[in-house]
Amino acid sequence: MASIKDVAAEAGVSVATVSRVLNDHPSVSPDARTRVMAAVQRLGYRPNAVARSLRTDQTRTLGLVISDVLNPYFTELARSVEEEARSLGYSVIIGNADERPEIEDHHVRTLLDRRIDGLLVSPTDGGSPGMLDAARAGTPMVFVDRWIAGVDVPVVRADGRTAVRDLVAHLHGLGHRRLAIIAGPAATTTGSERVEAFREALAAHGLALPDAYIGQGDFQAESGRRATERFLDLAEPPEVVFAADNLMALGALDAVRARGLRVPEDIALAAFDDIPWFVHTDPPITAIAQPTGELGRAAVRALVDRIEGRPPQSVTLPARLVVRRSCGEPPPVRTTPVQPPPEQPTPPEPTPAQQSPVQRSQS
Amino acid sequence: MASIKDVAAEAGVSVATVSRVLNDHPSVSPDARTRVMAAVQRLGYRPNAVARSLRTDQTRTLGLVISDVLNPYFTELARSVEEEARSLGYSVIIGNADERPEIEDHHVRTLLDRRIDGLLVSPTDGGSPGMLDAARAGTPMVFVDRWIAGVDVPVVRADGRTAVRDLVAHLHGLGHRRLAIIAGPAATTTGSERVEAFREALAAHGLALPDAYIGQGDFQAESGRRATERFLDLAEPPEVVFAADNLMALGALDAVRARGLRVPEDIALAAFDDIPWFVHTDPPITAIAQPTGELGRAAVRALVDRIEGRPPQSVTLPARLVVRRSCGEPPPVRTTPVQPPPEQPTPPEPTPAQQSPVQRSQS
DNA sequence: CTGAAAGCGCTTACAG
DNA sequence: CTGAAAGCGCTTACAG
Repeated sequence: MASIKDVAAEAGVSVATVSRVLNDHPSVSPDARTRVMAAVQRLGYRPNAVARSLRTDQTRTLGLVISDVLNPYFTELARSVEEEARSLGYSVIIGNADERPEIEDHHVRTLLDRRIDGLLVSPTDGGSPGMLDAARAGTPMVFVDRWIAGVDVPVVRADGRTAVRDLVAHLHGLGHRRLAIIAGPAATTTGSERVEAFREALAAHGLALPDAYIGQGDFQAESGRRATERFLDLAEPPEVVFAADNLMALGALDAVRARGLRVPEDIALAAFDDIPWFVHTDPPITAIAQPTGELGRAAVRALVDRIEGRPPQSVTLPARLVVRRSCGEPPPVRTTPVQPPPEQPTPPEPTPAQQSPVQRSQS
Repeated sequence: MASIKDVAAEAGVSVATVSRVLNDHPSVSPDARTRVMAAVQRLGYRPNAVARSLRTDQTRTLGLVISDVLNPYFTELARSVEEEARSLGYSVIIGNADERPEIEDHHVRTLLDRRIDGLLVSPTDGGSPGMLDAARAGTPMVFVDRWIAGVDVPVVRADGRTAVRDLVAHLHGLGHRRLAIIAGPAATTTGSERVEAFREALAAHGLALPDAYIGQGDFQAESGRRATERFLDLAEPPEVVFAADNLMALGALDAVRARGLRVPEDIALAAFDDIPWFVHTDPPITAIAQPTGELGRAAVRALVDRIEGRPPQSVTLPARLVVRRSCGEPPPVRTTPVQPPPEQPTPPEPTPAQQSPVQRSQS
């Protein structure tokens, strides 16, 4: 592979001049520039990013450590992160922790060894030692979705409190009184927060959240299945199961189905994190949707601000309830046009008539 | 951040000795080793991978360029690739092309600039110029899932021919005679191959595949929706729609539903690529399942063989049909045990009694 | 505007 | 077994 020396020789200039041309340094004669460009062309030269990084001490690379790539929520997050990073001239290396702190640790260390310019983390259960060390050592870092209390790092996340309140109001309105939740790991903020929001919303309706109605999950499908089985074995099973993420909802659905029960007739189901498939499950699933793409983009902007010396900003965006049929609501009345209506973009701001936070699904 | 010089000073040895200790070079005295390890500990020293890469001309990093991360098939592929790579001591950088050759090109160039040791590619439509150049230039490369004809690169993929034949037999047995397919981009191998396999399988039953029954898709949901609408507008619409990937099946489902039609009563649906959600869609969807994890692992092994100087092997693994209810089959008879049966691992080899290639879904 | 030279943090023949 | 030194491919003050 051609190096900068080869280009210099080919163009009849020094490597310094080649470097200046490549980096758009102003003091280069037009003639030198032309010859260098031509040499670059002829040789198909591409600068060695490894050498450049060693010299400049920056890699223009961001690390993204997420808890589970197989979760569609994180996949979408990863995608928007990469897109925004690319538009700002950064690459991103994704590390998938699979909800396991040791693997999170492995990725954080590897990423740091590669001298990435900054780290975006959605910490697993409690966070791994290496990740905590990095934060303390002052590595440019931003938490997305989940965060660790007491660690001084900007956080970009969705606030589901209002949406959970809307969900509980919806459930209560449908006559449900025994509501259960499948929580994520208590040590993750999204694990505990969603339970707390749920508990508070219940309290507002005079309902309690007994311990037996709190299933302990780990954000994976299998744990949703087990928690649901336990609920169904109760002397007084809940009327509703609210899964704190979409994979545990999948597991819950498996469990309900394995018992030969029906949703929502025998038991209602709702989930945190909306995904395209929820429109087509049997029945369509009521879910709380996060502004995932915007979260990813805001996180990258905060991190790049931090890296480039601007003050980074924590961001909290609202999640919203999307009502479907899995909680017992009759299907929304709809006409069936022969031609589907043209795509209608969501209006940027709700008009007064649309202020209800409860948004009805299009489907 | 501490460098090797700091460690050397702290341990009272030369940087050469530190390097030898770090790389497990045999000729180091026990005493020197001990002092170096202690210094490393005290300083929290981690070798700079960028510097090491520049010096050794290897990054122990693999690039993976996939056509669409949001597609669960590719997400799973990416995950297994990363796992296998990690176990072999490599990191992987994922580039998401979003089915667009320009973006594929961007990622290939960026990855090459970073001097990754090898490239795993699932080429978009026809492949991008940069990717083709890299292949010709002798960059260690392996194609996964899709490949480009005439490019001398090992291919790791699933063969769906048998499964498609099983699918058509299944459909024919259910009485369907007008079968349509939503194809992927003709320039992708998976796009054209699946159509050809389908056509051949139909021919074996004396059925034709008229042009009007070939929808042109791009592996994205929206294209599945449009193709399905076109089918439904036909004077004689098909009885079955077979989508060449899971996202187009989602779109097809959207379209069918928007017309107020039912699956499978009004139209049957099947998909290439099985995903966990297909168990819970309304109705559960009959699909062709690829051995995705094994594909990812085999691809990494082939690439690492190539990188480390061993002869890489192309691998073709069979896909298999998973029958559910979306094509009109009555739900399989099942008892509903109060306790779910214990997890049963799939036997490694089919016994004679199980040789039927058609596998019935567990659900 | 240009080039010679130093140096980023490592590894590795080479000499001892 | 150990260290001094060269060199990987760049960038960038410094001198001219």
